[in-house]
Amino acid sequence: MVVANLSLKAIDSPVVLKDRIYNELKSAITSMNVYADDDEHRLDERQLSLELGVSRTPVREALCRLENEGFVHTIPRRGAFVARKTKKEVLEMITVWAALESMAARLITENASAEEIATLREMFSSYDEDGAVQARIDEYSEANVSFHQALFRLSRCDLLSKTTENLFLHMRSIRMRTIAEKDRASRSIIDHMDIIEALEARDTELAERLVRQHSLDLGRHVEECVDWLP
Amino acid sequence: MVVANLSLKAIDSPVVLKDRIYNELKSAITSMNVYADDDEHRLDERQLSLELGVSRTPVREALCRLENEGFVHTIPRRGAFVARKTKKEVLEMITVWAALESMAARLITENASAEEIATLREMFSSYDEDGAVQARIDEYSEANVSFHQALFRLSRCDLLSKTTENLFLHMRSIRMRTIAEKDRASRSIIDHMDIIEALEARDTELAERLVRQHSLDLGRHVEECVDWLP
DNA sequence: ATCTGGCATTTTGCATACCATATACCGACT
DNA sequence: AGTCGGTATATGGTATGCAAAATGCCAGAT
Repeated sequence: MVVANLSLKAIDSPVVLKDRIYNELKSAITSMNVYADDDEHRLDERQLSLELGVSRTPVREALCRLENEGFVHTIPRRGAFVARKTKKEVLEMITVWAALESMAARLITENASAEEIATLREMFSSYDEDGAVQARIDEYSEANVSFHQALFRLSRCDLLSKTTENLFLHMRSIRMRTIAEKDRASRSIIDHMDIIEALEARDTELAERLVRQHSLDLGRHVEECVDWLP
Repeated sequence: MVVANLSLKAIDSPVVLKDRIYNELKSAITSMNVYADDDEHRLDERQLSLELGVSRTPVREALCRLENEGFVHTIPRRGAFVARKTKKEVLEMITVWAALESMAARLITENASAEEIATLREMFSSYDEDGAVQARIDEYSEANVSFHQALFRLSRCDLLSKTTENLFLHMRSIRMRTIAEKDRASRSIIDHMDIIEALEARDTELAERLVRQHSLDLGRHVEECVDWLP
């Protein structure tokens, strides 16, 4: 008798309640327009537990995680609120982003295969003709996000990706209030193409600088143009 | 009648139990030698709550936070363990560190005052004479940590500091197992002086490169010399 | 009319009780 | 003797109960 060697992958993800609640709340918070109105959004433990049909305990644990990640702000004995970033905090997030993504670019020039880098170019292949970006600005916005996520993925540094993941989500909330700016979008795609070319040329220093500058430009734009953040 | 204008600072830190437990556990974990022996250290909720004289609830919330920060690893229905980093994870931490600290160096060249940069130099003033570093290696190790923390402080970017804070603590655990290596220490102080000179000269690109290289050198050293991590 | 002090209500923080599941032990069977 | 299955126990996940604290309201005083 031989033992059947069914290369199975171990399943140790008995998805527990608190994790599902965490995911549920996180997607709810990140998809809501946090900065739409001026009054802060309270997260009532009991109300949430009633709506979700569970007790307060797993809700509290989910809120605890969300607080650590900066999506929720809790005041002892006062309750939990959806966190609102100040302008300073947003600018700092962009600074950290610039640091992490420029490092990702370095790593790509050193480690990624030509095929992997080529996938970056493909992401924008449908925007070749003039005006395509402006015409499909919403769709381009998605491609834009995918591009940045791909940079981290190709860096093959999980911690870089993981550290940036929440920054992405925070920035998404900010973006929701920012009107799609067509001139910035066309500038953006030029930057992206320059970045891809630097990566293809394996020019580490140039790729790093371009990526950093692309982020810092966003920071400067926020600094100058966003006046609706405290 | 005039209202007494006693410039009081608001006290909104009703330090709650879970926070104190969190701090207690965190310092306990970061000060223990996690990698001393091979068996994993279990954190029994009930035992901890008994030792601390509290119930399980706040202990669980503290463990939840520590898990988010990577100090604790919990398996559903199995319990919590002190997290042990793999070699890959340590190298990735160093990579992220390099990214963040090199950005801090950039910011210092752009924003810090000459006086602030001078404080960096003072930190090493007592190690001027030859052999001082080797003679007082433990003391120098402290100065070393202070130097890196100071870089983040002078960057005036709170998020950079905050993001790095836990990386510091994780690396401390790693350092505990690493024997103080005298030759690396003397190399280290040379690097530090070069970094300070670049900051003083406001040479953004050089400062950034030196800081990054200093970290990546540590990474390469870990890659080559540390064989006791999975 | 405004301010102050106390009471009521609401809501969090902590404790405890209960339930589900994973592990371990032990006996029976092959 | 080794393996399989069942049961017991331990432990984490969830629910609930209780008390302290904070807010809001109302009455009374100035």
